[in-house]
This record gives sequence, C-alpha cells and structure tokens, in this order.
Amino acid sequence: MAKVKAQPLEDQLCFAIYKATNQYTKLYRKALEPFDLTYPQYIVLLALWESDHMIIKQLSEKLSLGIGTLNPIISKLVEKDYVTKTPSPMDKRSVVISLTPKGKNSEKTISEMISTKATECDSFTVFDHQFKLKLQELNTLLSHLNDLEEKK
Amino acid sequence: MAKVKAQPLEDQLCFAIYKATNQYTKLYRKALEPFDLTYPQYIVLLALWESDHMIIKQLSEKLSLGIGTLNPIISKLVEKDYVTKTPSPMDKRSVVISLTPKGKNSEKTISEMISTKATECDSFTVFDHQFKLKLQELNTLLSHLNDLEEKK
DNA sequence: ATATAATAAATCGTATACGATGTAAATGAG
DNA sequence: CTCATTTACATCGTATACGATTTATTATAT
Repeated sequence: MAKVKAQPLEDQLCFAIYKATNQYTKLYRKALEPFDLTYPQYIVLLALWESDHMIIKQLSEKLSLGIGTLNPIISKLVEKDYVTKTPSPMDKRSVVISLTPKGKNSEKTISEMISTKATECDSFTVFDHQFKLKLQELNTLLSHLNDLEEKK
Repeated sequence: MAKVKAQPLEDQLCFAIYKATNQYTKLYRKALEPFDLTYPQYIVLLALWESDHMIIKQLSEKLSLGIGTLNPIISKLVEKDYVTKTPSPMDKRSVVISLTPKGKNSEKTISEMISTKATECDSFTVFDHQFKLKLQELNTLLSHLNDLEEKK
C-alpha cells in the first residue's frame, strides 16, 4: 500500500490564499502608513464608508470578524479620531460606531491614493470578474463549512 | 467634481482574500485540533514533508514568512516534538529544521484526515486549475509589488 | 590579515485573530 | 410578573505576523 503523501504546498489553494493575504497586508501597510492606519483598520473604515452608524454586531457580520478581533481595532480607530462609539438608544446592549469628520473626509484622500497604487501596475486588470466570482464562491463555501462545524 | 468614493467592500479582491484566509484558518483550527496543531504550524510541516532538513532561511522563503513570524511557530513545533533544531555544521549561523519520527509519521494521518474533510463537500472540485493559476498570478504580482516597495 | 559589510537567527514591540468566559440588557415561557 | 435564556459587548489567553534591533558568523575589500 502506497504511503499517503501530502499535497505539495504550491498546489494547495489554502496556502495560495494564506500567502496572498500576507502579501496584501504588507503592501497595504506601506500604503496606509501616511494615514496611521493598519489594513484591518482600513477594512473597518471601508465598511463604515459604505454604511455609517452600524452597531458592532453588524460590523462583525459584514466583516466576518469576531468581537474579540473587532474591539481592539475599533478602540484604535477611536484613539486616532476616525470613529466614535455611542451606546444605542433603542438597545442599551448595542454600541453604534460612527465616522468622525476626519473619518468621513479621509475617504476621498485614501481612496485616491489606493487607486493610484493599484493602477501603478496594469496587471491588476488581469484579475477579472470571473476570478472574483470564484473567490466569492469559495468564501460562500467556506462559510457553509464553518457553519456546519459550529453545529457539531 | 464628483466626490471620490471607495470601492464597495464586497467588490474588493483584497477583502475577499482576507476573508477567505480567516475562514480557512477557522476551518483548519477544528480539523487540526486532534493533532494539537495550528494552521501555520501545519503549513510548516507541509513544507518539511516536501523537503526535510531546510534551514530557517529556506523555510522563510518557501513560506514567504519573516523570521519573526517563523521562530515562535518552530519553537512550538519543537515543544510538541514534531521537529528539531540543529545548528548547521557548514554555516554556524544557520539552523537546520528536521522532522522527528512523530513529525514524519503524522504526514499520513493528517493528510488522510484533511482529504476526508475536503471531499466532505464536492464543491471543492469547482475550484479548478484556472482559478489556482490566477491566484498564483496574483501572488507573483503581489510579490513584485512588495519587492518594488522594498527598494523605495 | 584586518576592518567592513552582509547574512542568519533571535528578540522585542505593536497589532491582529480566535475561542472562552464574564456581564448587563433584552426576550420569552410559565 | 418572574426566572431562564438569549443577545451584544467586553475581556483574557494563546498564537500569529511584521518591522526593527541585536548578536554571532561568514564574506569581502584593501
């Protein structure tokens, strides 16, 4: 009977994704440095630019991040005057996260900078719609698998 | 002049990748629990199953991980008796990482478990060769971009 | 041969990321 | 209404992940 071998690292989807995230984080670290933002902090701002005044629970779902992860990121954003935390009037358990003027104004500057960076390399256009769709399929699948695990 | 808006979160490649990694980590956490391994620890083992006795520098390059990241992971693997650290005879600066018998034997068991998990959901087969190629292209591109940043 | 530079690890500080646990407020069953 | 359950958030412990600095060793230039 043949010995069971692991798949080579380079062939594994999970490794390719793992590597891509680390590279993205590295790349964004430099790009976001002038704004004193980390990549996850920027992700939270992206979510808020899309819809301001979400409660932490909503942010958590939109970003697929647990509260244990989100809380320190939000605290940093409060420190840096990008967002504020306000207790919700309707439900005293909830906390509403809102953009400060600085947080709102930064959308333009940061987005411009990011799009400049992106077009520095035309190759980005290589990553077409199909690829993104596949990635979304992958994420849906991973969510389902994680949900299944939850229920065990 | 129109106000510059950020791209919606869901449309951003970087976010899809970021999310996928988190989901993978979560999924593998459960799968690897019986072996007392984390996902990054498993990644290091994958690399060593492919070629044993690498020095830390080689591992670092193969995994695109810095030494600051790799060192605590390797230390954990040593603690758990999966690998050993030996100073290289040729170059006293280098440290060779080798699989212990436990590390070698675990390849079969872990790989079998992983492939069982993978086939739990046929949808994985949806992620074809083309998708992986694209992802590799993306990683190559990200590497180049990071290299360019280095040189600034 | 020696001073200098480059390299491989180790260590430290900051920031995620997740599960587990704790707490207060809201919900629901009787 | 009251008590058990659920929910939203906070906190803690463990494990990455990266850049910066330090240390020991090797390579190199003169």
